Amino acid sequence: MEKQHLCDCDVIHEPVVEDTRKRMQAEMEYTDLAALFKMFGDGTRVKILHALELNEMCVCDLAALLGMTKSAISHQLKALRLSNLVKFRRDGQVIYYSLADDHVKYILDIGFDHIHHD
Amino acid sequence: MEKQHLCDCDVIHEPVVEDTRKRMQAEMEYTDLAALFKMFGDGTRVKILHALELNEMCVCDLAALLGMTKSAISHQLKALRLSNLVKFRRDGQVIYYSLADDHVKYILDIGFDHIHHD
DNA sequence: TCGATAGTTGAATGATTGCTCAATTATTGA
DNA sequence: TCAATAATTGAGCAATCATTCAACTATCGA
Repeated sequence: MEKQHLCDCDVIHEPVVEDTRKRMQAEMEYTDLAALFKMFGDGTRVKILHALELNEMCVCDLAALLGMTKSAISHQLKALRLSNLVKFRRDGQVIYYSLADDHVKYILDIGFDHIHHD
Repeated sequence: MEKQHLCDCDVIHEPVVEDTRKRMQAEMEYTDLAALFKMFGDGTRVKILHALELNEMCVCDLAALLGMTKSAISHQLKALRLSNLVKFRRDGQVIYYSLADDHVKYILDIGFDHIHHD
């Protein structure tokens, strides 16, 4: 008879599980980590990020580059802004977006490394 | 009157857009990159990956560690397997999972770096 | 050969998410 | 002050996704 409720098993290797539990991070660390990687986990956003690594651009530029509406781009830029992955400066009506810091580039680079080396 | 259809704008900086377009990767690269990061973009999966960085473990161990059902863990392990992020070995009834390679660890590490340095 | 346990699988469901559409804000130039 | 353009916003919708549940396969020991 299975409990099929939360943990439904006899733990097989309790010492290993306990060792792992002690060395793992707090719950919030994984929430934050997942939220970070989630931003890179969408084709549109990852294209925006890579494009902004190459050149500072406005919403119109990105929309033209990716063949999407300004609205769609703007929604994604908002998500990237809230995650502190892009920064922007206003010059008149135009808002120029660029990567928030080099860390974003490092993450993209290590991702490209992985998919090419596999 | 807006067209609001594919690209709905006068491109403001055509030379920049063209330069960016030339230097960007093929569509598939971004699809693959997004698929990779998507695996890290879920709390359960990122916990599994970090746990497996610390110790090789079976489905039961992971279920006990994370307080989830074997089924839920198994579904996520399948996704991680299909993405070549984890490998496994069978010993009798027990299947031991571990990280596929050090690249996975590097990606986790750079992610932790980012959320701590911000 | 059979019972017990580890693990997988597929359908179903509720939650999340990316884009569209229409309306709105912000800024500039006339 | 007003028309035009850049950008943002929120509601709505279709697609994706994480988990549950129940049934199934695989392996071992007796």
